[in-house]
Amino acid sequence: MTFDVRLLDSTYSVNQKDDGVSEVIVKLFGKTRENKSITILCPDFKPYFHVFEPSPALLKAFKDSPDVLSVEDVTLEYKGSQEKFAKVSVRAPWMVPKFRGQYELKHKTITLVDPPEELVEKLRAEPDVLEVSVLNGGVKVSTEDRVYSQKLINRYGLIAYMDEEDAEKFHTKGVFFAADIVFTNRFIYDHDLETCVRVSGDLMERSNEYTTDLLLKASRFEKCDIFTPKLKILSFDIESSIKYNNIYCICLTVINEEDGSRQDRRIFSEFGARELKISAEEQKARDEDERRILKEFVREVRALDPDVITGYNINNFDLAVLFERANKLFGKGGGKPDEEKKRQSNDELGFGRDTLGMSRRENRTTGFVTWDVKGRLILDGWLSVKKELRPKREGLGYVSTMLFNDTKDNIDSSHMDDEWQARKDEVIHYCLKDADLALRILTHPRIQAISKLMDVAIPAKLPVKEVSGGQNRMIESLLIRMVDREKVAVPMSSGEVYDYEGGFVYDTKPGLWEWVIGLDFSSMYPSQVIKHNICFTSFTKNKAEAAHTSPVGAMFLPTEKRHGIVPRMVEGLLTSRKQAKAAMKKAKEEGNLEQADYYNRLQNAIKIMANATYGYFGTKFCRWPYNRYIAPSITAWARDEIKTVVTTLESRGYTVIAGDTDSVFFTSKEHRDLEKCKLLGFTVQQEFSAGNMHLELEKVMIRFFAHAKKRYFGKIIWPEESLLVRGYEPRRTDSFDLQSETMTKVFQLVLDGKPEEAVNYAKDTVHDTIKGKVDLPRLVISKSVNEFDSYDNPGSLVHVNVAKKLQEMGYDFTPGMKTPFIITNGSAQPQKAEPVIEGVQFTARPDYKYYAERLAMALARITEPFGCDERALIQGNSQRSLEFFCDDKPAPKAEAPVHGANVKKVKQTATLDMFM
DNA sequence: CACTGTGGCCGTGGTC
DNA sequence: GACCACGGCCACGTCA
Repeated sequence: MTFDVRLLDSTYSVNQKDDGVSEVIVKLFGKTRENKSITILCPDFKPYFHVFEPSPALLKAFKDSPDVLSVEDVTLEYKGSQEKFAKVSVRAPWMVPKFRGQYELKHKTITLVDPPEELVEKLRAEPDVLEVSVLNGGVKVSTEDRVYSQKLINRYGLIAYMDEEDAEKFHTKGVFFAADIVFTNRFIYDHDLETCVRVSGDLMERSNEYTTDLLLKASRFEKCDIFTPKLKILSFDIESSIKYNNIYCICLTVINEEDGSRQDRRIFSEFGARELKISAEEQKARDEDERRILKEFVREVRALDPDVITGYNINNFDLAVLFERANKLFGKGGGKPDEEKKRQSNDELGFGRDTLGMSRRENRTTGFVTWDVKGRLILDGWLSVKKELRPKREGLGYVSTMLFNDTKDNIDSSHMDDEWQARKDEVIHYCLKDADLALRILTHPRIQAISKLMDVAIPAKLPVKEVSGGQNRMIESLLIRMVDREKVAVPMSSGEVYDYEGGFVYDTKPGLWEWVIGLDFSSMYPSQVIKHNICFTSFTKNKAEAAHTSPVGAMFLPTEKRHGIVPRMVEGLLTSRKQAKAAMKKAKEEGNLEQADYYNRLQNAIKIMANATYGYFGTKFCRWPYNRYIAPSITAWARDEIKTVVTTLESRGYTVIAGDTDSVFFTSKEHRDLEKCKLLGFTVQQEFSAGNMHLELEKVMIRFFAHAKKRYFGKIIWPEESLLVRGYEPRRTDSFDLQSETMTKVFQLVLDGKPEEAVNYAKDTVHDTIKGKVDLPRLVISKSVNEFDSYDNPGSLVHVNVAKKLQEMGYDFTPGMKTPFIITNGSAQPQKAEPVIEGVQFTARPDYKYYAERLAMALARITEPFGCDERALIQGNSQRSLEFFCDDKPAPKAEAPVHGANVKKVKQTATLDMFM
């Protein structure tokens, strides 16, 4: 049988065969073109890794181990040279980290005791040796990395000259390569599988082990074209007692995209609210009932067999509740009950597509928790809506109202025990409603969390679950395939951290400007990679060979000599993006909007990958040991590129107003209408576009205002009329609506050439605020609150105090979620505020003086050039300058003498007390 | 085992 | 009042 499959997830198992030999089986989960769920079993693939020039002792250790299947000699390129490696294949994936722990060479500096003088001379002559230092009898040899240390040890038998302790560090040790690639990914790379694949094999009898419609034993993989199957999405919500932790009910709702059908399940306790003192007998009966609830949940999910599991804030709440209750009521299953283990699982929660339980993983540094069941994607509606829409508030009720004008039922979640006792049916309805809202959020046209993951999986060539785990996996998926094919070694990350310089930001010329031309380089960083052949395979230390020397001193070979893998990969991405864009255009012309939308999302996904390539080379996770040269060279060349444009324009008498990383905004005295600006813009575009660098005229603005770097707004009149705002409060999620709305209005008035009206509007709004003439919702401020103990001084932060208060009131606190509040005393230290809770009347009095001052402070940054500073906004008197627009220099300030360029602005604080 | 980057503004609390 | 550090969020073409 042959099926076209869209891959969703992968895992493996190690089975004992009848003859006692263990068998490794890779399992792929996916959805067929006919929308059937499928499990694909792939036997006969073995884990392996590479070791650089292993010593005879290490080779013997490998060959003698019963866990090693084979050791082969291979030649791979490393830092531009062909080197000898051993390819070691082992019986099971978990043995790879075991061997690493036992045999990995961790040190690179070699200390020799009384080596012969001639040996020292030979070492000094070695090109790979960085330094040889002699200190009281000992000789210290340092090299660039462990590979070169190993080489010296092998060549000169250096272990014989080490003391016992050092010999221990280097004897029977080796430098491991590619020993950290997840086994199932290794399978995918080696078979060059993509996110869609045609698989042939024997269809097997469905077993209880797997929940999918189909079970196939694979024998062959082939390429197939991309398709997007319809998925089954399950959303769930749990209501539980905050006091006693027991579960009252779990509600599920499932939608099958194939036919739009909908199924609901309500699983709930037979008991009423728990009370503080209960008999041992009742406790026992309640526990048994709750075990039933958990089992029923697992059974329902297995039977419904969804591809995606979602809910609102399930990562922090619902899945954690399931896990804790299962651990308590069934005991821990699956492996060691070790609290310290990074990955824990509970076998009773076997609602994945195989029989393994749900597992928990916690990021050590961020504390971020993720959950996993095999074969199904777990997506959190909260995280999706946060990422896609950046709403000012993040509660389920607020988001639902915003997206579909529907909201939560009215149940007081801070008193769930009372609610369960008083109105069980309403609680169950509320629970199901929440599950439904979460499902609608995930699939909302503005969010489309699943579609987006499916889209990025296409250029990344990975199962959908893989791409939700971070962008480095997508980069490595492409890179490792190319590197393997070309027999280049795949090192492991050193984890080294370092700082380097980023983009160039032009010191903005503040004020109001007319006829501003904006240009930017398309794909600046990827283009620099291509332009200068930046890659770990083309890096050189040989000046004579180098064709490109970056401003930070790194050298790269000419493409004729060695066309780097990274530039070829990036070129491939930019080319396929162009193709996707062309396909989008064609589809649009043919009126196929759905297909046009698909290609649009695809080209966007490719763009993200192209940009992420640069980011990958800037992290400590980057495998290739040139990360100290690659990312800094990319940004340095980019700085040069944009600075050249800026200085050239300035040398011609144009006024550059702003610029950031790859963009430049400038104006010219002689170009004061659209046609002239376009002509000039296109001339500049032409002049600075060469080779693969493309400077593009992006916009012409009739008016443009800025007061600082990354703070500007403008009225675009070409190519289409629109309002541009960057950095200011209307863009920020931690500003209050009154502030955002007032500023937007002021922006518009300024851009329409009506600064007097803008100033008057600003003043009126400030005055209304002082008098309290403003709706409460427009004063709500919302800020993210992290884990309390992550703060230096949590008690001094008003938003942290509000979150603590909410937690004390009995509401669930989620680290990272925004907490809404209204300031009731802005002059107290720390400030005082009251939380804003969905469905609860806000009764406290806002500190109107505080809001008026904050408003005036923000507005003054705009109105100041028009003769109205913060004090004037509040007091009502102002003088206006007659000349609003900047020409070559910023508009003179009307009130104060013109500040020199280096004179700091004097902050003026107005007193509001006279108005109170 | 996790896992993209740097530059920058500004409100706030704290110190001198 | 000046100055600093912290914290949150934003700009980088809609992700640089």
